[in-house]
Amino acid sequence: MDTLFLSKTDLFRGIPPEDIQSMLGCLKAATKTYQRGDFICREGETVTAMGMVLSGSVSIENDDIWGNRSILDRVGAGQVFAENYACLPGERLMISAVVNEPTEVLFLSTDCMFTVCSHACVFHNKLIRNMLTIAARKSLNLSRRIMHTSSKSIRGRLLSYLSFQATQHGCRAFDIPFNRQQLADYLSVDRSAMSNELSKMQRDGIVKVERNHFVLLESDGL
Amino acid sequence: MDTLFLSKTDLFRGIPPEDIQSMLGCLKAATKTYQRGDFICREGETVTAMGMVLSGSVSIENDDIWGNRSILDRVGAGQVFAENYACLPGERLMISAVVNEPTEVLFLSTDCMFTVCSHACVFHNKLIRNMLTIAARKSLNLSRRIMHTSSKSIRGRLLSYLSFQATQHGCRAFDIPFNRQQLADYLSVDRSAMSNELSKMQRDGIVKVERNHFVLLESDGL
DNA sequence: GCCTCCTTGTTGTTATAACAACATACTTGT
DNA sequence: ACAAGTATGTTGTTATAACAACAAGGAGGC
Repeated sequence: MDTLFLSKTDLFRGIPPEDIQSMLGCLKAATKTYQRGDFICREGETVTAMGMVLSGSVSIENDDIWGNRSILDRVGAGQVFAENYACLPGERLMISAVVNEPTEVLFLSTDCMFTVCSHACVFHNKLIRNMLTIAARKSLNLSRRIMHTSSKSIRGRLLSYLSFQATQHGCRAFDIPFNRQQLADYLSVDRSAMSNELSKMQRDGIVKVERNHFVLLESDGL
Repeated sequence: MDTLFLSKTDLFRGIPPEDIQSMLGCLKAATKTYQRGDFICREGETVTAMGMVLSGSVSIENDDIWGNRSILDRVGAGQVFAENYACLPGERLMISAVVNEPTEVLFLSTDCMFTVCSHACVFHNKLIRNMLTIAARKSLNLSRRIMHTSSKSIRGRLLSYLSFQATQHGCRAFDIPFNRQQLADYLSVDRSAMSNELSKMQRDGIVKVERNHFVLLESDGL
Protein backbone atom coordinates (compact mmCIF):
# COMPACT_ATOMS: atom_id res chain seq x y z
CA MET A 1 0.00 0.00 0.00
CA ASP A 2 1.33 3.41 -0.99
CA THR A 3 1.18 5.10 2.41
CA LEU A 4 3.09 8.10 1.09
CA PHE A 5 0.24 8.77 -1.32
CA LEU A 6 -2.30 8.27 1.45
CA SER A 7 -0.51 10.75 3.72
CA LYS A 8 -1.24 13.43 1.15
CA THR A 9 -4.98 12.79 1.02
CA ASP A 10 -7.50 14.85 2.97
CA LEU A 11 -8.39 11.83 5.07
CA PHE A 12 -4.88 10.91 6.23
CA ARG A 13 -3.38 14.42 6.13
CA GLY A 14 -1.04 15.02 9.05
CA ILE A 15 -0.44 11.34 9.75
CA PRO A 16 3.06 9.97 9.00
CA PRO A 17 3.13 7.11 6.44
CA GLU A 18 4.45 4.60 8.97
CA ASP A 19 1.51 5.27 11.29
CA ILE A 20 -0.94 5.02 8.41
CA GLN A 21 0.33 1.50 7.77
CA SER A 22 -0.67 0.40 11.26
CA MET A 23 -4.02 2.16 11.04
CA LEU A 24 -4.97 0.37 7.85
CA GLY A 25 -5.37 -2.89 9.77
CA CYS A 26 -7.64 -1.11 12.23
CA LEU A 27 -9.77 0.14 9.34
CA LYS A 28 -9.98 -3.29 7.71
CA ALA A 29 -8.48 -1.79 4.58
CA ALA A 30 -9.10 -3.72 1.37
CA THR A 31 -8.47 -2.71 -2.22
CA LYS A 32 -10.39 -3.72 -5.30
CA THR A 33 -9.93 -2.97 -8.99
CA TYR A 34 -12.75 -2.00 -11.35
CA GLN A 35 -13.22 -1.50 -15.07
CA ARG A 36 -15.03 1.30 -16.88
CA GLY A 37 -18.79 0.97 -16.37
CA ASP A 38 -18.56 -1.25 -13.29
CA PHE A 39 -20.81 -0.41 -10.37
CA ILE A 40 -19.01 -0.14 -7.02
CA CYS A 41 -22.34 0.11 -5.25
CA ARG A 42 -25.91 0.56 -6.38
CA GLU A 43 -28.88 2.59 -5.26
CA GLY A 44 -30.90 0.70 -2.64
CA GLU A 45 -27.97 -1.27 -1.24
CA THR A 46 -26.39 -0.70 2.13
CA VAL A 47 -22.66 -0.34 2.78
CA THR A 48 -20.42 -0.81 5.80
CA ALA A 49 -17.31 0.85 4.46
CA MET A 50 -16.41 4.08 2.75
CA GLY A 51 -14.36 4.12 -0.43
CA MET A 52 -11.24 6.04 -1.34
CA VAL A 53 -10.22 6.32 -4.98
CA LEU A 54 -6.53 5.38 -5.31
CA SER A 55 -6.38 5.82 -9.08
CA GLY A 56 -8.90 6.50 -11.81
CA SER A 57 -12.24 8.16 -11.07
CA VAL A 58 -15.77 7.40 -9.98
CA SER A 59 -19.08 9.11 -10.74
CA ILE A 60 -21.73 9.41 -8.08
CA GLU A 61 -25.03 9.34 -9.90
CA ASN A 62 -28.72 9.19 -9.26
CA ASP A 63 -31.18 7.57 -11.64
CA ASP A 64 -34.79 8.55 -11.15
CA ILE A 65 -37.64 6.11 -11.70
CA TRP A 66 -37.94 7.14 -15.35
CA GLY A 67 -34.28 6.40 -16.02
CA ASN A 68 -33.04 9.98 -16.18
CA ARG A 69 -29.47 9.93 -14.96
CA SER A 70 -27.94 12.84 -13.08
CA ILE A 71 -24.35 13.13 -11.95
CA LEU A 72 -24.06 14.41 -8.41
CA ASP A 73 -20.33 14.24 -7.94
CA ARG A 74 -17.14 13.06 -9.54
CA VAL A 75 -14.59 11.54 -7.19
CA GLY A 76 -10.92 11.48 -8.18
CA ALA A 77 -7.71 10.05 -6.74
CA GLY A 78 -7.29 10.65 -3.01
CA GLN A 79 -10.94 11.53 -2.46
CA VAL A 80 -13.50 9.51 -0.56
CA PHE A 81 -17.12 8.60 -1.31
CA ALA A 82 -20.04 6.92 0.46
CA GLU A 83 -18.63 8.19 3.76
CA ASN A 84 -22.03 9.43 4.87
CA TYR A 85 -23.57 6.03 4.36
CA ALA A 86 -20.66 4.34 6.11
CA CYS A 87 -21.42 6.57 9.11
CA LEU A 88 -25.12 5.59 9.06
CA PRO A 89 -25.24 1.79 9.18
CA GLY A 90 -28.26 0.34 7.43
CA GLU A 91 -29.07 3.50 5.47
CA ARG A 92 -29.98 2.61 1.89
CA LEU A 93 -28.00 4.34 -0.85
CA MET A 94 -29.86 7.00 -2.84
CA ILE A 95 -27.02 6.99 -5.35
CA SER A 96 -24.87 4.59 -7.32
CA ALA A 97 -21.09 4.76 -7.69
CA VAL A 98 -20.00 4.03 -11.27
CA VAL A 99 -16.44 3.72 -12.55
CA ASN A 100 -15.40 6.05 -15.39
CA GLU A 101 -12.09 4.37 -16.26
CA PRO A 102 -9.91 1.58 -14.83
CA THR A 103 -9.97 2.43 -11.15
CA GLU A 104 -8.54 1.13 -7.89
CA VAL A 105 -10.59 1.67 -4.75
CA LEU A 106 -9.55 1.34 -1.11
CA PHE A 107 -12.37 0.39 1.25
CA LEU A 108 -12.15 1.56 4.85
CA SER A 109 -14.52 0.38 7.54
CA THR A 110 -15.78 3.03 9.91
CA ASP A 111 -16.52 0.55 12.72
CA CYS A 112 -13.11 0.92 14.31
CA MET A 113 -12.82 4.58 13.58
CA PHE A 114 -14.80 5.51 16.65
CA THR A 115 -13.41 3.05 19.16
CA VAL A 116 -10.08 3.54 20.88
CA CYS A 117 -7.59 1.51 18.92
CA SER A 118 -4.42 -0.09 20.21
CA HIS A 119 -2.06 1.29 17.56
CA ALA A 120 -1.17 4.85 16.84
CA CYS A 121 -3.90 6.38 18.98
CA VAL A 122 -2.34 9.79 18.74
CA PHE A 123 -3.22 9.81 15.08
CA HIS A 124 -6.57 8.21 15.55
CA ASN A 125 -7.89 11.55 16.73
CA LYS A 126 -6.32 13.22 13.74
CA LEU A 127 -8.14 10.81 11.44
CA ILE A 128 -11.50 11.57 13.01
CA ARG A 129 -10.89 15.30 12.80
CA ASN A 130 -9.99 14.91 9.12
CA MET A 131 -13.16 12.92 8.61
CA LEU A 132 -15.26 15.70 10.14
CA THR A 133 -13.48 18.30 8.05
CA ILE A 134 -14.20 16.35 4.87
CA ALA A 135 -17.85 15.89 5.85
CA ALA A 136 -18.20 19.59 6.69
CA ARG A 137 -16.69 20.69 3.40
CA LYS A 138 -18.86 18.34 1.36
CA SER A 139 -21.92 19.58 3.22
CA LEU A 140 -21.03 23.18 2.43
CA ASN A 141 -20.63 22.28 -1.22
CA LEU A 142 -24.10 20.79 -1.26
CA SER A 143 -25.59 23.84 0.47
CA ARG A 144 -23.89 26.04 -2.06
CA ARG A 145 -25.36 24.14 -4.97
CA ILE A 146 -28.81 24.42 -3.43
CA MET A 147 -28.36 28.18 -3.10
CA HIS A 148 -27.17 28.56 -6.66
CA THR A 149 -30.18 26.67 -7.98
CA SER A 150 -32.79 28.32 -5.77
CA SER A 151 -33.41 31.22 -8.17
CA LYS A 152 -36.19 30.52 -10.65
CA SER A 153 -34.47 32.18 -13.59
CA ILE A 154 -31.35 31.10 -15.45
CA ARG A 155 -29.89 34.57 -15.07
CA GLY A 156 -30.42 34.48 -11.32
CA ARG A 157 -28.66 31.14 -11.05
CA LEU A 158 -25.77 32.27 -13.18
CA LEU A 159 -25.32 35.47 -11.19
CA SER A 160 -25.50 33.57 -7.92
CA TYR A 161 -22.84 31.16 -9.11
CA LEU A 162 -20.63 33.74 -10.78
CA SER A 163 -20.71 36.25 -7.96
CA PHE A 164 -19.76 33.48 -5.56
CA GLN A 165 -16.85 32.53 -7.79
CA ALA A 166 -15.76 36.16 -7.89
CA THR A 167 -15.71 36.45 -4.10
CA GLN A 168 -13.93 33.08 -3.85
CA HIS A 169 -11.19 34.29 -6.18
CA GLY A 170 -11.20 37.73 -4.59
CA CYS A 171 -11.35 39.13 -8.09
CA ARG A 172 -13.98 40.03 -10.68
CA ALA A 173 -12.02 38.09 -13.30
CA PHE A 174 -11.70 34.35 -12.88
CA ASP A 175 -11.82 30.95 -14.55
CA ILE A 176 -14.48 28.39 -13.73
CA PRO A 177 -13.82 24.63 -13.50
CA PHE A 178 -16.78 23.66 -15.71
CA ASN A 179 -17.46 23.60 -19.40
CA ARG A 180 -20.90 24.77 -20.58
CA GLN A 181 -22.62 21.42 -20.31
CA GLN A 182 -21.23 20.78 -16.83
CA LEU A 183 -22.20 24.23 -15.64
CA ALA A 184 -25.72 23.71 -17.02
CA ASP A 185 -25.95 20.38 -15.20
CA TYR A 186 -24.69 21.96 -11.99
CA LEU A 187 -27.30 24.71 -12.21
CA SER A 188 -29.99 22.29 -13.44
CA VAL A 189 -30.76 24.23 -16.62
CA ASP A 190 -30.64 23.51 -20.33
CA ARG A 191 -27.25 24.14 -21.88
CA SER A 192 -28.42 26.05 -24.96
CA ALA A 193 -30.81 28.17 -22.92
CA MET A 194 -27.91 28.98 -20.59
CA SER A 195 -25.61 29.85 -23.47
CA ASN A 196 -28.32 32.13 -24.76
CA GLU A 197 -28.74 33.82 -21.39
CA LEU A 198 -24.98 34.33 -21.09
CA SER A 199 -25.04 36.11 -24.44
CA LYS A 200 -27.89 38.37 -23.28
CA MET A 201 -26.05 39.16 -20.07
CA GLN A 202 -23.03 40.08 -22.12
CA ARG A 203 -25.14 42.37 -24.30
CA ASP A 204 -26.57 43.90 -21.10
CA GLY A 205 -23.04 44.68 -19.93
CA ILE A 206 -23.27 42.55 -16.81
CA VAL A 207 -20.49 40.12 -17.62
CA LYS A 208 -17.78 39.37 -20.13
CA VAL A 209 -17.42 35.75 -21.15
CA GLU A 210 -14.80 33.88 -23.11
CA ARG A 211 -14.98 30.14 -22.74
CA ASN A 212 -14.03 29.34 -19.13
CA HIS A 213 -12.94 32.88 -18.37
CA PHE A 214 -15.46 35.28 -16.84
CA VAL A 215 -15.31 38.94 -15.85
CA LEU A 216 -18.10 40.40 -13.73
CA LEU A 217 -18.62 44.05 -14.62
CA GLU A 218 -19.63 46.83 -12.22
CA SER A 219 -23.10 47.62 -10.87
CA ASP A 220 -24.07 44.09 -10.00
CA GLY A 221 -24.28 44.71 -6.26
CA LEU A 222 -21.07 42.83 -5.60
CA MET B 1 -27.85 23.42 32.76
CA ASP B 2 -30.49 20.80 32.04
CA THR B 3 -28.22 17.85 31.34
CA LEU B 4 -31.16 15.47 31.29
CA PHE B 5 -32.54 17.35 28.31
CA LEU B 6 -29.12 17.32 26.66
CA SER B 7 -28.77 13.56 27.11
CA LYS B 8 -31.79 13.13 24.84
CA THR B 9 -30.39 15.21 21.99
CA ASP B 10 -28.70 13.68 18.96
CA LEU B 11 -25.41 15.24 19.96
CA PHE B 12 -25.22 13.93 23.53
CA ARG B 13 -27.21 10.73 22.99
CA GLY B 14 -25.75 7.81 24.94
CA ILE B 15 -23.87 10.00 27.40
CA PRO B 16 -25.12 10.03 31.03
CA PRO B 17 -26.20 13.47 32.31
CA GLU B 18 -23.48 13.55 34.97
CA ASP B 19 -20.79 13.04 32.34
CA ILE B 20 -22.33 15.68 30.12
CA GLN B 21 -21.90 18.16 32.95
CA SER B 22 -18.15 17.62 33.01
CA MET B 23 -17.91 17.75 29.22
CA LEU B 24 -19.60 21.14 29.03
CA GLY B 25 -16.54 22.77 30.56
CA CYS B 26 -14.38 21.08 27.93
CA LEU B 27 -16.61 22.47 25.20
CA LYS B 28 -16.59 25.99 26.65
CA ALA B 29 -20.36 25.85 26.85
CA ALA B 30 -22.13 29.21 27.02
CA THR B 31 -25.80 30.03 26.70
CA LYS B 32 -27.40 33.13 25.29
CA THR B 33 -31.00 34.27 24.96
CA TYR B 34 -32.45 35.89 21.85
CA GLN B 35 -35.68 37.60 20.85
CA ARG B 36 -37.70 37.14 17.68
CA GLY B 37 -35.88 38.66 14.71
CA ASP B 38 -32.44 38.66 16.33
CA PHE B 39 -29.54 37.43 14.26
CA ILE B 40 -27.39 34.78 15.95
CA CYS B 41 -24.87 35.02 13.17
CA ARG B 42 -24.80 36.70 9.79
CA GLU B 43 -23.66 35.80 6.32
CA GLY B 44 -20.00 36.72 5.82
CA GLU B 45 -18.99 36.29 9.44
CA THR B 46 -16.86 33.49 10.81
CA VAL B 47 -17.71 31.39 13.85
CA THR B 48 -15.70 29.27 16.27
CA ALA B 49 -18.55 27.45 17.97
CA MET B 50 -21.60 25.53 16.90
CA GLY B 51 -25.03 26.31 18.32
CA MET B 52 -27.62 24.05 19.90
CA VAL B 53 -31.17 25.30 20.29
CA LEU B 54 -32.31 24.68 23.90
CA SER B 55 -35.75 26.21 23.45
CA GLY B 56 -37.50 28.13 20.68
CA SER B 57 -36.41 27.83 17.06
CA VAL B 58 -34.01 29.29 14.54
CA SER B 59 -34.22 29.71 10.78
CA ILE B 60 -31.19 29.19 8.61
CA GLU B 61 -31.60 31.49 5.67
CA ASN B 62 -29.77 32.78 2.67
CA ASP B 63 -30.34 36.23 1.20
CA ASP B 64 -29.12 36.70 -2.32
CA ILE B 65 -27.65 39.99 -3.53
CA TRP B 66 -31.08 41.19 -4.64
CA GLY B 67 -32.60 40.63 -1.25
CA ASN B 68 -34.55 37.47 -2.05
CA ARG B 69 -34.68 35.44 1.11
CA SER B 70 -34.74 31.65 1.07
CA ILE B 71 -35.10 29.42 4.10
CA LEU B 72 -32.69 26.50 4.02
CA ASP B 73 -33.46 24.89 7.33
CA ARG B 74 -35.43 25.32 10.50
CA VAL B 75 -33.67 24.23 13.67
CA GLY B 76 -35.72 23.32 16.74
CA ALA B 77 -35.01 22.36 20.34
CA GLY B 78 -32.20 19.83 20.75
CA GLN B 79 -30.85 20.35 17.24
CA VAL B 80 -27.57 21.94 16.27
CA PHE B 81 -26.64 24.46 13.58
CA ALA B 82 -23.47 26.01 12.12
CA GLU B 83 -21.65 22.79 12.98
CA ASN B 84 -20.05 22.65 9.55
CA TYR B 85 -18.60 26.11 9.94
CA ALA B 86 -17.42 25.30 13.46
CA CYS B 87 -15.50 22.39 11.94
CA LEU B 88 -13.90 24.64 9.29
CA PRO B 89 -12.24 27.51 11.17
CA GLY B 90 -12.15 30.72 9.17
CA GLU B 91 -14.80 29.67 6.67
CA ARG B 92 -17.19 32.56 6.03
CA LEU B 93 -20.88 31.85 6.57
CA MET B 94 -23.02 31.61 3.43
CA ILE B 95 -26.11 31.78 5.60
CA SER B 96 -27.56 33.73 8.50
CA ALA B 97 -29.21 32.26 11.59
CA VAL B 98 -32.33 34.20 12.56
CA VAL B 99 -34.50 33.67 15.63
CA ASN B 100 -38.21 32.92 15.05
CA GLU B 101 -39.39 33.31 18.66
CA PRO B 102 -37.80 33.82 22.08
CA THR B 103 -34.96 31.30 21.94
CA GLU B 104 -32.15 30.04 24.13
CA VAL B 105 -28.99 28.84 22.41
CA LEU B 106 -26.10 26.81 23.80
CA PHE B 107 -22.77 27.48 22.12
CA LEU B 108 -20.23 24.66 22.02
CA SER B 109 -16.66 25.13 20.88
CA THR B 110 -15.27 22.41 18.63
CA ASP B 111 -11.64 23.17 19.56
CA CYS B 112 -11.56 20.69 22.40
CA MET B 113 -13.74 18.16 20.68
CA PHE B 114 -10.82 16.72 18.79
CA THR B 115 -8.16 16.76 21.46
CA VAL B 116 -7.98 14.15 24.18
CA CYS B 117 -9.70 15.67 27.19
CA SER B 118 -8.99 14.95 30.84
CA HIS B 119 -12.58 14.33 31.90
CA ALA B 120 -14.95 11.63 30.75
CA CYS B 121 -12.84 10.46 27.84
CA VAL B 122 -14.93 7.37 27.43
CA PHE B 123 -17.77 9.57 26.33
CA HIS B 124 -15.61 11.90 24.33
CA ASN B 125 -15.52 9.29 21.59
CA LYS B 126 -19.27 8.93 21.78
CA LEU B 127 -19.64 12.67 21.28
CA ILE B 128 -17.51 12.63 18.17
CA ARG B 129 -19.37 9.66 16.75
CA ASN B 130 -22.65 11.48 17.38
CA MET B 131 -21.22 14.52 15.64
CA LEU B 132 -20.33 12.49 12.56
CA THR B 133 -23.76 10.88 12.55
CA ILE B 134 -25.44 14.28 12.64
CA ALA B 135 -23.20 15.57 9.86
CA ALA B 136 -23.87 12.49 7.73
CA ARG B 137 -27.62 12.73 8.16
CA LYS B 138 -27.67 16.44 7.32
CA SER B 139 -25.57 15.77 4.25
CA LEU B 140 -27.98 13.11 3.08
CA ASN B 141 -30.88 15.52 3.56
CA LEU B 142 -29.12 18.05 1.36
CA SER B 143 -28.41 15.44 -1.32
CA ARG B 144 -32.02 14.40 -1.24
CA ARG B 145 -33.21 17.95 -1.79
CA ILE B 146 -30.86 18.32 -4.73
CA MET B 147 -32.25 15.13 -6.26
CA HIS B 148 -35.82 16.23 -5.77
CA THR B 149 -35.17 19.54 -7.47
CA SER B 150 -33.09 18.19 -10.34
CA SER B 151 -36.09 17.52 -12.58
CA LYS B 152 -36.97 20.46 -14.83
CA SER B 153 -40.74 20.03 -14.50
CA ILE B 154 -42.93 20.57 -11.45
CA ARG B 155 -44.52 17.15 -11.97
CA GLY B 156 -41.12 15.48 -12.02
CA ARG B 157 -40.11 17.16 -8.79
CA LEU B 158 -43.37 16.25 -7.09
CA LEU B 159 -43.12 12.63 -8.17
CA SER B 160 -39.51 12.44 -7.05
CA TYR B 161 -40.44 13.80 -3.64
CA LEU B 162 -43.66 11.84 -3.26
CA SER B 163 -42.24 8.52 -4.37
CA PHE B 164 -39.41 8.97 -1.92
CA GLN B 165 -41.89 9.69 0.85
CA ALA B 166 -43.81 6.56 -0.11
CA THR B 167 -40.72 4.36 0.14
CA GLN B 168 -39.76 6.04 3.41
CA HIS B 169 -43.15 5.26 4.92
CA GLY B 170 -43.22 1.84 3.28
CA CYS B 171 -46.70 2.66 2.09
CA ARG B 172 -48.37 4.39 -0.84
CA ALA B 173 -50.47 6.43 1.59
CA PHE B 174 -48.70 8.90 3.84
CA ASP B 175 -48.70 12.38 5.33
CA ILE B 176 -46.06 14.96 4.47
CA PRO B 177 -44.57 17.40 6.99
CA PHE B 178 -45.04 20.48 4.77
CA ASN B 179 -47.92 22.74 3.89
CA ARG B 180 -48.20 23.81 0.25
CA GLN B 181 -46.04 26.90 0.53
CA GLN B 182 -43.30 25.02 2.37
CA LEU B 183 -43.38 22.18 -0.15
CA ALA B 184 -43.17 24.70 -2.99
CA ASP B 185 -40.18 26.35 -1.31
CA TYR B 186 -38.53 22.98 -0.75
CA LEU B 187 -38.96 22.09 -4.42
CA SER B 188 -38.10 25.62 -5.59
CA VAL B 189 -41.33 26.12 -7.52
CA ASP B 190 -44.24 28.56 -7.40
CA ARG B 191 -46.96 27.52 -4.97
CA SER B 192 -49.94 28.15 -7.21
CA ALA B 193 -48.27 26.44 -10.16
CA MET B 194 -47.58 23.47 -7.92
CA SER B 195 -51.17 23.38 -6.65
CA ASN B 196 -52.29 23.42 -10.25
CA GLU B 197 -49.97 20.57 -11.18
CA LEU B 198 -51.19 18.51 -8.21
CA SER B 199 -54.73 18.93 -9.49
CA LYS B 200 -53.70 17.78 -12.96
CA MET B 201 -51.94 14.77 -11.51
CA GLN B 202 -55.06 13.94 -9.59
CA ARG B 203 -57.13 14.18 -12.78
CA ASP B 204 -54.56 11.95 -14.51
CA GLY B 205 -55.08 9.35 -11.80
CA ILE B 206 -51.47 9.41 -10.62
CA VAL B 207 -52.11 10.55 -7.08
CA LYS B 208 -54.86 11.31 -4.60
CA VAL B 209 -54.36 14.45 -2.52
CA GLU B 210 -56.12 15.81 0.51
CA ARG B 211 -54.24 18.50 2.33
CA ASN B 212 -51.17 16.86 3.85
CA HIS B 213 -52.33 13.35 3.03
CA PHE B 214 -51.17 11.77 -0.21
CA VAL B 215 -51.87 8.43 -1.87
CA LEU B 216 -49.72 7.36 -4.81
CA LEU B 217 -51.79 5.26 -7.21
CA GLU B 218 -50.53 2.33 -9.30
CA SER B 219 -48.55 2.41 -12.55
CA ASP B 220 -46.02 5.00 -11.50
CA GLY B 221 -43.03 2.67 -11.65
CA LEU B 222 -42.79 2.50 -7.87
C1' DG C 1 -3.26 20.23 -44.19
C1' DC C 2 -7.33 17.73 -43.53
C1' DC C 3 -10.68 15.17 -41.24
C1' DT C 4 -13.36 14.14 -37.23
C1' DC C 5 -15.07 14.94 -32.82
C1' DC C 6 -16.46 17.90 -29.37
C1' DT C 7 -17.85 22.28 -27.63
C1' DT C 8 -20.27 26.42 -27.99
C1' DG C 9 -23.47 29.87 -29.78
C1' DT C 10 -27.74 30.95 -32.36
C1' DT C 11 -32.46 30.75 -33.79
C1' DG C 12 -37.36 29.66 -33.87
C1' DT C 13 -41.03 26.97 -31.87
C1' DT C 14 -43.40 24.97 -28.24
C1' DA C 15 -44.36 23.72 -23.69
C1' DT C 16 -44.65 25.17 -19.23
C1' DA C 17 -43.78 27.69 -15.13
C1' DA C 18 -44.25 32.19 -12.96
C1' DC C 19 -47.22 35.64 -11.72
C1' DA C 20 -51.34 38.10 -10.39
C1' DA C 21 -55.84 38.07 -8.93
C1' DC C 22 -59.50 36.00 -6.97
C1' DA C 23 -62.76 32.45 -4.71
C1' DT C 24 -63.25 29.05 -1.37
C1' DA C 25 -62.21 26.57 2.27
C1' DC C 26 -60.05 25.88 6.84
C1' DT C 27 -58.25 27.88 11.59
C1' DT C 28 -58.12 30.46 15.47
C1' DG C 29 -59.53 33.55 18.83
C1' DT C 30 -63.19 35.93 21.12
C1' DA D 1 -71.36 31.97 16.05
C1' DC D 2 -68.69 35.37 14.13
C1' DA D 3 -64.79 37.72 12.36
C1' DA D 4 -60.12 37.91 10.81
C1' DG D 5 -56.46 35.68 9.14
C1' DT D 6 -54.29 31.91 6.74
C1' DA D 7 -54.05 28.20 3.45
C1' DT D 8 -55.41 26.22 -0.75
C1' DG D 9 -57.30 25.76 -5.40
C1' DT D 10 -58.46 28.00 -9.87
C1' DT D 11 -58.00 30.75 -13.89
C1' DG D 12 -55.99 33.56 -17.55
C1' DT D 13 -51.97 36.06 -19.13
C1' DT D 14 -47.25 36.64 -19.79
C1' DA D 15 -42.54 35.62 -19.50
C1' DT D 16 -39.23 32.33 -20.07
C1' DA D 17 -37.05 27.96 -20.22
C1' DA D 18 -36.83 23.63 -22.72
C1' DC D 19 -36.18 21.58 -26.93
C1' DA D 20 -34.63 20.68 -31.58
C1' DA D 21 -31.85 21.72 -35.22
C1' DC D 22 -28.14 23.80 -37.08
C1' DA D 23 -23.79 26.71 -37.76
C1' DA D 24 -19.35 28.00 -36.37
C1' DG D 25 -15.44 27.43 -33.95
C1' DG D 26 -11.52 24.94 -31.52
C1' DA D 27 -8.82 20.56 -30.37
C1' DG D 28 -6.59 16.49 -31.46
C1' DG D 29 -5.17 12.71 -34.53
C1' DC D 30 -3.09 11.19 -38.70
